Amino acid sequence: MRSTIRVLLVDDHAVVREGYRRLIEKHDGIEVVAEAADAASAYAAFKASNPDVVIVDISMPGRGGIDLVRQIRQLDPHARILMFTMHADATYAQQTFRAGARGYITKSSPPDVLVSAIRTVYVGKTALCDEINRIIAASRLMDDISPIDALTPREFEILRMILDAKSTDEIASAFNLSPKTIANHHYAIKSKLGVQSDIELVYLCMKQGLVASILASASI
Amino acid sequence: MRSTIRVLLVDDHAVVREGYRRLIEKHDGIEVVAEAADAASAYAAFKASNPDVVIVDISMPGRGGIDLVRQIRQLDPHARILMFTMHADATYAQQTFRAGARGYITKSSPPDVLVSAIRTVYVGKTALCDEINRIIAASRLMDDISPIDALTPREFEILRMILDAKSTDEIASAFNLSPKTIANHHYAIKSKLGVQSDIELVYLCMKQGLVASILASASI
DNA sequence: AAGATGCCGGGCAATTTGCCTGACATAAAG
DNA sequence: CTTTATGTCAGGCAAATTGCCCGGCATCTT
Repeated sequence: MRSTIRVLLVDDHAVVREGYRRLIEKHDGIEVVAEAADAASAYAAFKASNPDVVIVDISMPGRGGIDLVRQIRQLDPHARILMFTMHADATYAQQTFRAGARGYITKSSPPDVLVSAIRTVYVGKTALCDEINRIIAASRLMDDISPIDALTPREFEILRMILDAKSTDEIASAFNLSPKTIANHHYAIKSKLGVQSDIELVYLCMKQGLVASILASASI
Repeated sequence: MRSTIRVLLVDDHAVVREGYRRLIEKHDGIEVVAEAADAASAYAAFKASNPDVVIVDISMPGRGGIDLVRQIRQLDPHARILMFTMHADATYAQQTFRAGARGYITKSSPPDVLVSAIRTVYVGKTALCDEINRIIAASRLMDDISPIDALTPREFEILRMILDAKSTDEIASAFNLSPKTIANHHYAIKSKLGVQSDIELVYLCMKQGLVASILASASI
């Protein structure tokens, strides 16, 4: 008799969590044992319920999903985490894996893909959906190595908040860090990407396809 | 005996549609009669099933959800359409209502809000969630015409150079002016447009169609 | 003639940037 | 098991920029 895969769901939209749950519970052998709407409570829920697989959305208020992955992996290096997101983007996928996730599935994938990805991640293998496979392959062909890939995970998270037009202080309190640290990261990001101003930074990230999604979700 | 409210769901993510459906079907008197993943099939589904209320997500591939609203209203001026989206943005909401929708609810709202919004729209009233109410109230303070029109010609020229990622000194020597003057203009521009940072400035001008050329060169 | 408005820039305090430094932790390499 | 490299955090400090004040011109309007 096979044991049940115990899943923790992390997404800030209650409706979407309902969707995950419904899909997952249609299948035998997988069970949702906890839900969380933000990084902090997700971390607590992980410690409390110790799930086999964690499903995380990237776009969350405060510290994003990628940072949550790092946090959880720091607590438990064997945690199996599956990123489930709307961003069909090679850069996001790369950052996700660098942070320690084991899978990356877009929300536009057929529902069954999520379920099989859970099983894949559960047995310790990596899960990628077709869409991302194609995009990664395409960017490999074009030898399109973006300097953004040189950013560390922390820098990437901070870059996202910068592009979201957050102030240094807002970012600092979101991460519980000194504003000076954020300013230093900001400087490091601009250096690594070889830009002089924030405006150039925006354009670069736009060309890299990073801002398109942020623009859509930013309340400007 | 009250008749059942027949609903059409439009969202490109299958998982999210499942979420809507689950939520809605928990309640008596509302029934999901059709689903669609894109604007074209949503239009067909509307004609085929003639629902009482249509629930639409803004973010869809191809023509977005707002255009779908316009299309459906053109076919049936009495169609009751409820926008359900992740964008907490006054501009989006405004465009939605201008297109003929009767409600605008963000996905971060509590699940029950969606259900009661369906009933509200069904009886012909308008439905807005708290989040949007707050944002609209805030944006009413500045209001109306494109704030860029309030710029003086000089300010506009300087704005264009700023958006071209020129430095203060570059602009100054291009115009044979003191860098301080440019800095002062820069400040006046940001004040008039009501933005805090250069990044917000870029986004605002992008929305106003000022940065179109840069967008076009970006392969997004 | 008298405002109103646009353009130009100085002044100055407050903040931010650029670039350095070192501390600490972990990971990789020897 | 040291050594080295890398990532994260943050202080320091000079230089630059920003935010907001001001006044001086030139128009244009009434």
